[in-house]
Amino acid sequence: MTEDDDLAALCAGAGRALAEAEGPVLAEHGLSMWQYAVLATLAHGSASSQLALAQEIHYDKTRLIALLDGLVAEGLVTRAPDPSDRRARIVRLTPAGIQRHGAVRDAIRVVEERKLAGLSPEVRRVLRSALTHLANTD
Amino acid sequence: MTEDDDLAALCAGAGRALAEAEGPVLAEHGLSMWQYAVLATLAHGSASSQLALAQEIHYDKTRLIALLDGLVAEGLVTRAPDPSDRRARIVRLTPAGIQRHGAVRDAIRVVEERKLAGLSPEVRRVLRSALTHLANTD
DNA sequence: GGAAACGATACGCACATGCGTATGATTTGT
DNA sequence: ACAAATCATACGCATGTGCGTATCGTTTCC
Repeated sequence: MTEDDDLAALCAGAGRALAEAEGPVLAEHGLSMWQYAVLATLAHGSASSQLALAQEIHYDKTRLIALLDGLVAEGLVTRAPDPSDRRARIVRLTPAGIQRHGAVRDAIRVVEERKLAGLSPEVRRVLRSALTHLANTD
Repeated sequence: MTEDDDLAALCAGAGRALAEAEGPVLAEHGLSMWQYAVLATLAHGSASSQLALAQEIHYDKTRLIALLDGLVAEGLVTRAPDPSDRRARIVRLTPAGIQRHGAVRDAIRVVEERKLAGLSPEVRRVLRSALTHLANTD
């Protein structure tokens, strides 16, 4: 796959390589890829309700419940009733969750740095920008 | 996910967006993503044996059999005994397979072109190059 | 020439995934 | 006030996926 495949194949290849590299790091910190996705999304602060959270990380909403249960059991997040809409629960990182996310994020950055070795800062910037464009274009 | 997520998340997002865009095109041509991956790999000529083919597209080798069965039934590929190793079967594109692959590849390029709209040729080149680097760096 | 490795194939298992559906509590529209 | 929509949650199902394992024919190595 060194050649001019379609972009989807290239993205899949790069994504798989990165996921494989990051997998052991996540495992060391006792998190699954999906659990980390939840922590990262919460840390960023964009999603509040569980439905929004599921959509943001593209995870099945019926399975998010068990995923959150696990994170709650580990004391990384809390599920509090939303005062303005008592149907909804607000999911929030606990201090422990913030700390755990920070540690894992840093460890992941080290791995990424290793994978990116040889690419100039300018290339990295273009890469991120182009990927973001692809992900958000209709 | 417009921000500085980890690269894996960015690749996943871009890959998913591309796959979603390409899905309908593949469906129109009566091919699944995996079937297209087989055709593309064979068209490129890199893999010959079924085991190598499975590894190249990262598909389960025990499921590749049924996948190939479908393609053979449609007359797109053939499974011929390898004269130099009678354990192995050489999988080859038929003329119909070559034609079908070409048609789908062209249709996919149109879709990619639409997704890439707004990115300069230079950016596209850097993107492909960087993704290839990521996919092939250990 | 016999043992070990190998390729294709088959089968089963555990698990993940996506989808539909249901229900209870709550909000919203009229 | 009543109907419809919404959110979290639960359950089940069909399918996809990876993994181990077995068999059969064939090749390789000693």
